[in-house]
Amino acid sequence: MQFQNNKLARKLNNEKDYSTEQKIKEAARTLFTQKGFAETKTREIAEKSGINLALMNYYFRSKQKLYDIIMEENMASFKQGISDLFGRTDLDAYQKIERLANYYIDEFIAHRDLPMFIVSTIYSSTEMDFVNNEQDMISKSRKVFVNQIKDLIAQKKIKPIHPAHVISNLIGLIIFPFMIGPLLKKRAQINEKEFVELMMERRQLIPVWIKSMLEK
Amino acid sequence: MQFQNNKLARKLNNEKDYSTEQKIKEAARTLFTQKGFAETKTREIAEKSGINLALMNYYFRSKQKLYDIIMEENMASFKQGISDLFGRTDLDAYQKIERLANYYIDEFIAHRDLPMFIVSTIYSSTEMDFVNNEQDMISKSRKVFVNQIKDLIAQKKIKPIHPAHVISNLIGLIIFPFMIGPLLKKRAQINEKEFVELMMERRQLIPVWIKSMLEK
DNA sequence: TAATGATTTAAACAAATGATTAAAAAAAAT
DNA sequence: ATTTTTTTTAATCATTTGTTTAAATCATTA
Repeated sequence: MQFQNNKLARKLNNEKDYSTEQKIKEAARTLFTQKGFAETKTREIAEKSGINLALMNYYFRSKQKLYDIIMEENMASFKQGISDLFGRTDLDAYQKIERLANYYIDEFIAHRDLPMFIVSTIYSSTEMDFVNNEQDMISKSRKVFVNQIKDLIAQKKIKPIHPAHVISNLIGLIIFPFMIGPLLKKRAQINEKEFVELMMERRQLIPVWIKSMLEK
Repeated sequence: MQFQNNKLARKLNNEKDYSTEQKIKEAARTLFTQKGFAETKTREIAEKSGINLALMNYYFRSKQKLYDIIMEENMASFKQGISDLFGRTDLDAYQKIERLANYYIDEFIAHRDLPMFIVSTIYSSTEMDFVNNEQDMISKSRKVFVNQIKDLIAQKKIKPIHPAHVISNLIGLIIFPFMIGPLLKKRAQINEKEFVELMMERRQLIPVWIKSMLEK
């Protein structure tokens, strides 16, 4: 890839690199997350990013490679967030829940189609990287959190409950409203501004809800 | 469609009508719900239902029409369920929550890919029939339920809360675990049997959780 | 300025895919 | 038994779509 020299040069010269490469990726990210892999056509990506069809392949070799890169980036930030937080030992379970709600609700307000993308990726992952890998970071940090829950149960501070319920409920309460956003807007007559306000409200509410679910 | 006479005859003769038409629809339903419209190929449907490619078009005119029919059926049962229940005036809000959890968890255990299908349909619906239609059944019955919530708030029996939260939480708690089923199974080392047990547990738990979220 | 390398384009190719056709086989009706 | 209708098939068509090629333009450097 000879062009990298040039790219590197630009980077070093600190030019704002809103390059063609970036434009393609941005357009592709939007389309892929909105419509999935198969439904997104290469010509669509080209049109949306205002470039020629062949350029996409010049930069990314193929549609599949482009998709992989984007998905990898999307997932990386998502995974990192959870992993970093859940793995910490200086925070108790409630503090983690609180931070998780805050972090991801902000994240999802900013990137509105991430939720659907993440969930459908998880859903359709059979042998996928995201779910595999026994000894990866996220598995380890997950265990730290689960043990904190188990401890609370052992200390009779909360009701006995399968940790899978806690995690399902927590992630579900955070992510699900974004997935039925269109429905809320039409059905419940909520406009964009109100929707964001409701989501901001949830940053506070979710920890409280989880708490009242867990405690006796 | 001349074959309808024949079909009708069979129906009247009470023959079990596991016809080609049905086989195509079943195969298509599975594929469409699992992989979406674009990713499902007509030849795949044909192969899975053990019929010739041309038959699909003979019965359903086009892939799109077949998809529409299946989606319509999927949605109809989903909508009907909510509509019937929420609209009732002889049940209070809590009773409705209880029945909703029971009804749909059973439904989703039986049809495992319905949740993802429903949610992605809602998500990608802009001008869609599902969300449109001001004076339809589901809108009316939704209002009955929302008013019951508002009444409880007015009577100070529950904390003030936006009804959209209640509905998001309720539907989310029911439907979301099915969407991250694959994740739970791999991550939390839960096998199929345990997964179903957990979901059955939720039939009881969700109403309790909602209650403890709402009450002061 | 000339030359070299990077970027972009228009055009074309090949495979995949949705749909159709014409004819054969099976079933039903006469 | 014969005819008609329904069902099924193999082959083919036409379009879409991912990818490649070869050439043109632009930028950088010697």
